[in-house]
Amino acid sequence: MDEPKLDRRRLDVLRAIVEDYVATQEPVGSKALVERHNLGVSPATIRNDMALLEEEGYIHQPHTSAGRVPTDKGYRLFVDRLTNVKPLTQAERRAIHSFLDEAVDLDDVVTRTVRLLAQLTRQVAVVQYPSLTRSAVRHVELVGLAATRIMLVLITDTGRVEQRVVEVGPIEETALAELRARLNAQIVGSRLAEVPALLEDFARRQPADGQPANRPAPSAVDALCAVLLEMIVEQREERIVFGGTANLARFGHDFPDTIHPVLEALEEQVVLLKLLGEATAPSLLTVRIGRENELDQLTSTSVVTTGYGRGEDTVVAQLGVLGPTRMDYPGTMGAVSAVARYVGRILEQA
Amino acid sequence: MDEPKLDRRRLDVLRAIVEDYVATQEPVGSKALVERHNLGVSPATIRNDMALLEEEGYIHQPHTSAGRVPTDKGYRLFVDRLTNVKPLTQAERRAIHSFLDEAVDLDDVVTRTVRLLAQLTRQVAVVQYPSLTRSAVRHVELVGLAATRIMLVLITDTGRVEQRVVEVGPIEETALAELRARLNAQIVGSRLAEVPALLEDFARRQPADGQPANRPAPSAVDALCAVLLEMIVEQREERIVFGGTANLARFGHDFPDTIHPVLEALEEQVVLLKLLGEATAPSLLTVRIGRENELDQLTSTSVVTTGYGRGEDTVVAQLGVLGPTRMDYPGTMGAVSAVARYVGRILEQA
DNA sequence: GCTGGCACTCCCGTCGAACGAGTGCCAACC
DNA sequence: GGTTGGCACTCGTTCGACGGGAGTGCCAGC
Repeated sequence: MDEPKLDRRRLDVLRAIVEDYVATQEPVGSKALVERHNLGVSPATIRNDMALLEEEGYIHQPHTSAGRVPTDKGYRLFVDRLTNVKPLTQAERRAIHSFLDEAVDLDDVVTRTVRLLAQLTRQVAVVQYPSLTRSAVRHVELVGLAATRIMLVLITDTGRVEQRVVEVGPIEETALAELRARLNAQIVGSRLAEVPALLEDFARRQPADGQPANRPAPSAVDALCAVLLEMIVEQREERIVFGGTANLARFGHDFPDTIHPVLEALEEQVVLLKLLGEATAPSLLTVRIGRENELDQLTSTSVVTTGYGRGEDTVVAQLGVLGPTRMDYPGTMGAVSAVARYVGRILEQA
Repeated sequence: MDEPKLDRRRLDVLRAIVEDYVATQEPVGSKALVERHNLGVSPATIRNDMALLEEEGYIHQPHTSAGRVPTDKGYRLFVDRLTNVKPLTQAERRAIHSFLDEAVDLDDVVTRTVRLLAQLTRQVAVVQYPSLTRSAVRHVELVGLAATRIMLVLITDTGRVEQRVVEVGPIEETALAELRARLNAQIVGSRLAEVPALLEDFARRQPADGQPANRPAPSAVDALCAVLLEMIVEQREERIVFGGTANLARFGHDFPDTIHPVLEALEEQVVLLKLLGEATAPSLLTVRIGRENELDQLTSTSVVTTGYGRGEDTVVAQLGVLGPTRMDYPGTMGAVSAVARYVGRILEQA
């Protein structure tokens, strides 16, 4: 499991290299290392260690006679074994609380979370809306807009609201009320994933009993169910928003080549989805470093994500940040995880 | 009114300079001009004209022995007098229609519009959500979530849906229905700007008549009205979304200095609001060039905006694009105006 | 196994020369 | 008077040479 060749001091050297490189953005040499960290040995010794670290693929030399730069593998080891998530300062904590507490609805929570994350980490923030499929139905509302048109509003327990206008045959207000009541009785409280089955059931049982005056036409019910289904299925493609792109411009002057593809990638929902990846509990951070990302456009960036949800256990969506591989991992990880936890608590209250 | 010193040929020269510079992004010299446009005179003549144009402030020479570059004033003249909005190609038109026709709800319309504009103009697109204040109430829905909690949903005729959860005293389902009906009767169809007055009226008339069993408590009504008011007032700060930032990266390699402030500006709602400025009819384009923008961060960009709304006359919001001053004005203006018109038509149908 | 010394590599900034695009001006031309 | 060709001039850009400096690898000694 362990690479036996890396004894304690060598790991310290790697950690020091990562820290210095992240701080200065410049290749770090042996002399600078011993000056800034008290490693208790001479530069020459460090050089030997560095040669070994390079041989093992943890660091890399842009050219002879330059300092060393961590490789993706080096960052990986750093993240896995050489550091811990850095807890936020009291001030940062307070900032999160006061900023998110002011949110008035789900949209607002998401928007604020993006801004908060971007500001806290000084990187690009990515937040997924609570997934429709993973949440449950809180209420379905039918609103008669005109004689033959009704608006269908779906409200989930995460506060998400989706609406759609449906053209149906003529329908009485009383029939509408009756339908609303029955529909809600059938599906409220269910997870969205279960709704399709329930709806089918609902539509099937429909024409069975007779009391025609007070009842909507079967065709209308069918139309409604169809649209409701469509909403759930179509919206399964989740909405994701991002912000803080200005922070991209702070990174290296190795510019257009690296920033352009990233911006392009961010604008594609599909890419964002892949970026956030599979669900993980709020306490579990996923860190994907450089080429660990499947997307070519993002091979020089790292992505730190985690799940969030109502409380600690039910995960409804993901959030995280994206930055250059040379990012402050401990700080970023601390911020992401703290924000995720607090957003979860906010959702719980709502 | 006219600058008499600028005869026909000089204007042609200016137009040619703008066109070439936009195409090549490089200062354009006299020789290149006569080669690419058949002006019928020699380079020497053009040089004289250019000297004059420079004297008048329409063009500018980065340094002796470089070609000329249009100034903001030059672009202004170009936009005002030397060009017409370029109509879209048939293919572009079709693209707009098919892309926007697929939108399922307001969110979708806006998102799609942003992407469409960004793609069409290859610049940054900015779209404002239909303003709440300028639209009218289509329906208010009250949904009982629990014994003491109701969800208030406001639906406007532009398809916008806002919802908020309100904590009220215990309230019966029948009382809720009664309140819903009365509230809708009072405010449906009114413009949002008028709603505050109507609500005050509504709340005042409230306790007057008695039929207590079936009626919600006055305190509950007050709470509801307060929240409704808040929604309207708070949401008066309009939502604006943008996209296509990747296109920023295509512009000059005079980079970080120019792209960073722009990205920063875009992330501030306040700035975006200023950017879109006051309402204009869909047929009227606003073009703000370089320093004509009030914002320091945007003095090297141009902004092309227009209003859009249900049909041609009622403007509900603005949309437009932002790019470098060296943009293809005729093409951009054509795209912006075509998209605005079509979005208006979509809203009309919805 | 650590250390100091030393030769070596290679990046980077500076300098100067050659180059070339583009100009402004002027005298000549129509 | 407007237009033109010619010409000297300016100035940014490119290229190669050069020196300084940071950093390394290696080796001999402790």
